[in-house]
Amino acid sequence: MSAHTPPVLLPVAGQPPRERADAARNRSRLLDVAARLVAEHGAANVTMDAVAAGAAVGKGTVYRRFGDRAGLMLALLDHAGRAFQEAFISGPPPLGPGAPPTDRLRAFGAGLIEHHLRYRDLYLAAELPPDRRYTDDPPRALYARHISGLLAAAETGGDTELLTETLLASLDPALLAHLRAQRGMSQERITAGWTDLVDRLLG
Amino acid sequence: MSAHTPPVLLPVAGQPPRERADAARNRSRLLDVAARLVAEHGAANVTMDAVAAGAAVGKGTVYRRFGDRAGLMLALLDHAGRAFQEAFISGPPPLGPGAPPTDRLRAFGAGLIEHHLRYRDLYLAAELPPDRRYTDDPPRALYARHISGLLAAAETGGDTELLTETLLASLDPALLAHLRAQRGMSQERITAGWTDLVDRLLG
DNA sequence: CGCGGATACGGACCGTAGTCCGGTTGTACG
DNA sequence: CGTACAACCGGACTACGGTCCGTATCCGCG
Repeated sequence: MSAHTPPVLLPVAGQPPRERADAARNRSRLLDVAARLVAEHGAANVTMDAVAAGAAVGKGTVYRRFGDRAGLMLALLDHAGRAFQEAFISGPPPLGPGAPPTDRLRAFGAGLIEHHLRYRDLYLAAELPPDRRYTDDPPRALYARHISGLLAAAETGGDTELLTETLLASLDPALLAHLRAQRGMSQERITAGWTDLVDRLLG
Repeated sequence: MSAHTPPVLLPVAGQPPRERADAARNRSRLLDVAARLVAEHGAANVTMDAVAAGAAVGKGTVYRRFGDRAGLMLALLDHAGRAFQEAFISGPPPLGPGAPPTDRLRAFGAGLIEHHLRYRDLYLAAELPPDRRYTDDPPRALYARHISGLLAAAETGGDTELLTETLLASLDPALLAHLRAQRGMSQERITAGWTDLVDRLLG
């Protein structure tokens, strides 16, 4: 060993070495183009080739940055999602901390219904294959922890983990889109249903 | 008009004219082959080409008979599903008629959990795209009517239609598969969760 | 039995998601 | 400034689902 150890050659595991400049440029170009194409043609009609071509970039680059089609759509949703996430983590009550857990849960569901319905076409296009749907979706994991925490705080009995999954399932984007579009239920009605559900389960 | 009207040239609408012999033969050949391939390689690894080739039939024939990949898988599930359907429609209580609605609902959920878990790989392979998932699945519609009827009979208040969807969502094959495989929950635990859910909602 | 039209057949064809790899470029370091 | 190597790039390629349409087959009727 020499007196001064050389700078990290194997970068600190877990701290990815920082994105190269060209890569970062391409990422944002791709996101811009994808957003534009989604706005123009609807999320369902946007192909990966079109995004690549629109950003004057090879297909491989799109996949290296975003993994797959769902990953790209999820990245598009990431920005919109952050606002909501901050709201229920650290925003004002009743969504944020400060209100009783039951009130927070009611507000959380209402907010997520709103969010999922607002971006429904993106969510439908972003849907992962069934075996990855519940594992490869960071926001979903966050929602689950949040609900789980509220349930624990509410000191309701029962299988908290399972109850969390059930509640989350009733806020699923595809289900909400169906209730709204095929069944013709208004967002108000759906939200009222959520409130009623929470009341019955925790009241 | 002559004395005796000629036989139906435009066949009675709604009564499809009966399947041609060769078509019927191909259907059953295709189902046999598909079942064998699923057993051998798992539903996820069965391609439509392989099924067609295995039945010594053109690809077009597969699609004409079953519409799409999901349709083929659903057809495979049809047989297994019928037993369960008859059981809750006209079988012995508590699953069938005769028991109080709440008991029937508990039994129905337990049965559907069992069924969905038993054939989970087929259900995952049979999953429809999000916009068709809740409309193009006859068994699901039947389940919904059944739950809805039980809720009505139980004279629980609230939005029955919405409550039905929520309950059905918690029995979704993909969700159950996740709870079982990724989360490691036993079928007993999941079933207990369903019972608890029903108790909280209707108790 | 023979005819005619509805029904079914097959497999070439298309579009899209996702993979692969030889060549290029950015960046840290001396 | 030069070098070396990891990271990145592009686009040809593969696999698969689904469509199309000219041809062959079945079957009711005379």
